[in-house]
Amino acid sequence: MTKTRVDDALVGYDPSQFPPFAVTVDVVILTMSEGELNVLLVRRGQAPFEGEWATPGGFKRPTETLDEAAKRELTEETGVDAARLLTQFGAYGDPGRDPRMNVVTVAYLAVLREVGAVVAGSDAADARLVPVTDVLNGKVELAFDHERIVRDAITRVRVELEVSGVATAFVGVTFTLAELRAVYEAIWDVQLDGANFRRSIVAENGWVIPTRRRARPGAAGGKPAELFRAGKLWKYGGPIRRPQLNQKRK
Amino acid sequence: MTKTRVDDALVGYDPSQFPPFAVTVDVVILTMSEGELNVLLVRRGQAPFEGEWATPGGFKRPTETLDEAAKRELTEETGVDAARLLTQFGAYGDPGRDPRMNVVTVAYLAVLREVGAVVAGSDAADARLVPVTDVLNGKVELAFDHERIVRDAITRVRVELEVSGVATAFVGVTFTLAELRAVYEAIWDVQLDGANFRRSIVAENGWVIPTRRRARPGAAGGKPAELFRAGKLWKYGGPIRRPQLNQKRK
DNA sequence: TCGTGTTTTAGTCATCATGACTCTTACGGT
DNA sequence: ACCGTAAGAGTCATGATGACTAAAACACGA
Repeated sequence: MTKTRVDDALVGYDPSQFPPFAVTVDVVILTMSEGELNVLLVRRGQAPFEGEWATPGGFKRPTETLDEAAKRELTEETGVDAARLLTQFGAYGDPGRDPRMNVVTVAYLAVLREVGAVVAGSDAADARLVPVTDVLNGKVELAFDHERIVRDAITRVRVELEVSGVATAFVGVTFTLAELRAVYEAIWDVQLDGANFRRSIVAENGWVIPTRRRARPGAAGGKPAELFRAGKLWKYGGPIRRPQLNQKRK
Repeated sequence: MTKTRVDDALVGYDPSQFPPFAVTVDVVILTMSEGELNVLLVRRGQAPFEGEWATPGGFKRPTETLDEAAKRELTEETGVDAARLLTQFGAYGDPGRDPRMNVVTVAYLAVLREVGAVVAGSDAADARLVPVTDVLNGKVELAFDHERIVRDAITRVRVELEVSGVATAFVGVTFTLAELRAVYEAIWDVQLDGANFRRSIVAENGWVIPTRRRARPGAAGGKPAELFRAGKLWKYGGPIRRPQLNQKRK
């Protein structure tokens, strides 16, 4: 039995008497490109961390919500006004994470079908898509604590893929099951059997909607794949589960 | 193909030129009591929202991380220095959520085995455990946007129960499987078959460790239940899955 | 035009997890 | 001693899944 003592001193303080923080939002923009999971990064044009890569972000305005700030940043950075998935996944406030002052940032995950050509503005030295593997293995170093933020974003999207079935957010308006399967394989870093994948996906009624059309086969030939379009998103429990680690690889 | 424009203007601003926010942490402390899921609330002793119930919380200090702030608040409020689960689950920064100034709060979920007697301090008018159902159905109204925060915490613990198997954090050092099952049933609001529950739990090797001892049956009699103690926590995939909605109830 | 290789898609089979259920064991209470 | 109750072992049917085979439908080169 633990005695509980309520430290009331902290309940009624005047907030204006407390040390101020700057509050920012950072958006980890993920997209598929050439079969790989990529993250959109900008190269900083100013100190601190000048010349280093960072996730796009900016300051929250007092008149907007955190979600609105993230949505605004996403639009400003990419021109896209609505991602299929824009989810808050963490807040970061370690002392010294910004050398200038106390900054707490709220991180969002955005999933885009296609980012297209990335152009750098006047203040950012550069902007481009970077394979997430390059970030995870340290090949590309990020400013501030953005590597940790990106790492957490990957973890989040892996879970999100299973519980909400957000995979269709990565592909085009119409897509083949092979394209969709590539999303799962890239994000989960697994190999999925095409036949079993189709069985699971089609079994979930309403998640993908068959169109009458078929895709043209690639240069290697093959039977033309059926084209689908995205149906409803899941609230809980996606169409397929993440394979456990004990499965064999052929 | 979407043209991407990087709005560089936001990359290099001086943080000190931006409107200051107060940053707080709020801790949603959950515990089982009398077969119900309860949340620890304090009654505010000062304006705004004087006399209303709120989750315990306080201001983040510039010298500590967000996690440390949450841990400190938890200790100050309950005297417990380490919960089995202390997880950040959301940040809240809607304009006007605190009428005094701009406040962004980072919310944490804490799970305790036993809170014990709750005593109110000098500044808080009261402090007590409230069944979460009373919060969810609006029977108990909360200050600020704390109802939303508590609601999100419930959602989080429901998921956490499945993916990390955190159920043992709610029970004592040793426990019967009936007690553990009651945790799942209360949080998921489902009925689980005792025999099947045991089969699933024991099948996961190392999650619960049998002691040699047995519990005394309750007043109603019955076979004495085996006593277990908690084994390792899961990183991904708990011992049992949340039942789907299409299952039959008898 | 005719194979050959490739990809999609249908189908089979064994295995395993799970819900529903029955029955035995071991206690408290009368 | 008897009955009610709860724990826990065991059975059965079902459904999901991994592994695999085979047919269908295309591109391409010979």
